[in-house]
Amino acid sequence: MMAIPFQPPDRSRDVPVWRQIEQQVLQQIRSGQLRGGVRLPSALELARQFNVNRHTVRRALDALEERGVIHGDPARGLRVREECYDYPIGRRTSFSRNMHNLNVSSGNKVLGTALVTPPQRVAESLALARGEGAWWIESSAYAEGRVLDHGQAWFPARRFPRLDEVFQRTGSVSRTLAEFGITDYFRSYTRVTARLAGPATAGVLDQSPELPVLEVESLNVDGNNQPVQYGLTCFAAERVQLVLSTSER
Amino acid sequence: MMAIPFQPPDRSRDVPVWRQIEQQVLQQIRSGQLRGGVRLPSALELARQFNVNRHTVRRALDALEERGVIHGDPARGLRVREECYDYPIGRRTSFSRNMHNLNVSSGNKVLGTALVTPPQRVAESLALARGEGAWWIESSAYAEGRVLDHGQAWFPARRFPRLDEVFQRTGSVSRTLAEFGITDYFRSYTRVTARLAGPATAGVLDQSPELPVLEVESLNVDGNNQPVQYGLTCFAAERVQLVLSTSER
DNA sequence: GTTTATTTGTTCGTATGTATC
DNA sequence: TGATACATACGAACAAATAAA
Repeated sequence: MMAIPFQPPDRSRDVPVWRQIEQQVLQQIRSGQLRGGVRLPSALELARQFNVNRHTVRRALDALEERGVIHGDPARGLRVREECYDYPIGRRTSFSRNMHNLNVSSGNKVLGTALVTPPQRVAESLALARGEGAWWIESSAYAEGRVLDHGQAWFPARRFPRLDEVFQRTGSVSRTLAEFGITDYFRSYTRVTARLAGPATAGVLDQSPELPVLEVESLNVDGNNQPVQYGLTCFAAERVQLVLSTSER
Repeated sequence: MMAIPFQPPDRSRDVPVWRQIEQQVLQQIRSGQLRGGVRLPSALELARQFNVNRHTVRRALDALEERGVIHGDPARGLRVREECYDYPIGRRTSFSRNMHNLNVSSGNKVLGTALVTPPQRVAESLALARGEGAWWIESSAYAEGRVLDHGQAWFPARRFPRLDEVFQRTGSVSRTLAEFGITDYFRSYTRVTARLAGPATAGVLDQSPELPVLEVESLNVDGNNQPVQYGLTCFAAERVQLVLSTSER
């Protein structure tokens, strides 16, 4: 645990000691000195650093927890809460558009592509004939250096020849489909479940396998209601929050 | 009974053999190879396929039964439990309407009511003045004998006098609001996150604290866009799947 | 598997300064 | 002036949960 340069509160000031502590810790978090997920020193240790009673530091921590900035579990310590990215899901959900709206440094990395015969459930959703092929794209998305999701997507191979190359070049679903003449597409259905990450997903998402992920199954269709993409995306639940927009259509 | 391609567990790995078996069976179920209601091979047959002792297989099956994935009756064999309930979320989400659509034996149990000063986040969402009171209702919903969710809801107390009694009598949000003259209400926003259940939620949901829950934060407003209900609902992730309807409005 | 130590979160009690009636 | 209420800060102790030895 690196020492954090906290300053002893000024007791002559009018503002209460616990508020000064709250401000200092918040400052460290907001300035990026304390990043999301990082463990704070124990309440007792903080009390020593600030040279106050444990209760006084507790009061500050309570205020921060109330504001949703930190989170404490008995015996597990205090952690800075991962700031959640709001990930809107609506009729025209698009990751690159979402990330662009967030106005942060974001990216999309293609982990692999292949021409496969998809699992039954995928084939049904894409309305593929039995044994018909599909492009399979595995990717992960980043924002500010942190992995947000691990996605798999299937596209009908017959309709989109050499889609893998296009996707490698463009790095986005919307731009890829645009090159095939699909300027707009819509979300047909979205299913959300939660499960434990497990070793495989945890490795990609850089999180504990014992922590949950949000698994989103989705189907995008073109203007003629023809399925163009089946997606299965796992979001790191600590870092992403799904926001369902019901106004959009 | 079709033969299922189970692989013998890897004894050199760090993860226990029974967990590997649990994972393989779960994988088959999740991937759709084993659908809801299908009968599993007998424990003895599974032991032969995995080349392990019958007790090892039983340990894995016990774990799966604990998670509610499979269900065993003496002398009737093991069956894969019916898949998750689809819980639609849209502009006019209503639990009782959802459950009615499922056409199953369902219910809503009021666990407690109180007049409280809500947490900051709730107060802001409900547009309450500082220190203004709200009715707090804690409830849980059932279907076919299984707990599906654990919900908390807050209602502005000033606007809804003695709402607790009405809710106790009607047992539903929509019917309660109807008695106050609100015949229709809309979903303002919905946020979905996942977290581990923890001991408290696990107790109500009758699931393991180490398994995830889907936490849905929602705000309902009336026709004049005035907030009428703030909700925080935890769904047992193994038993419920959220379906986001984007067409409705 | 058991025990020990650590950490959070809670409930008492005490004292002090400040604003208000 | 006196009485009262309130917010702040400190002290001691305990329960529950977890991590480490």
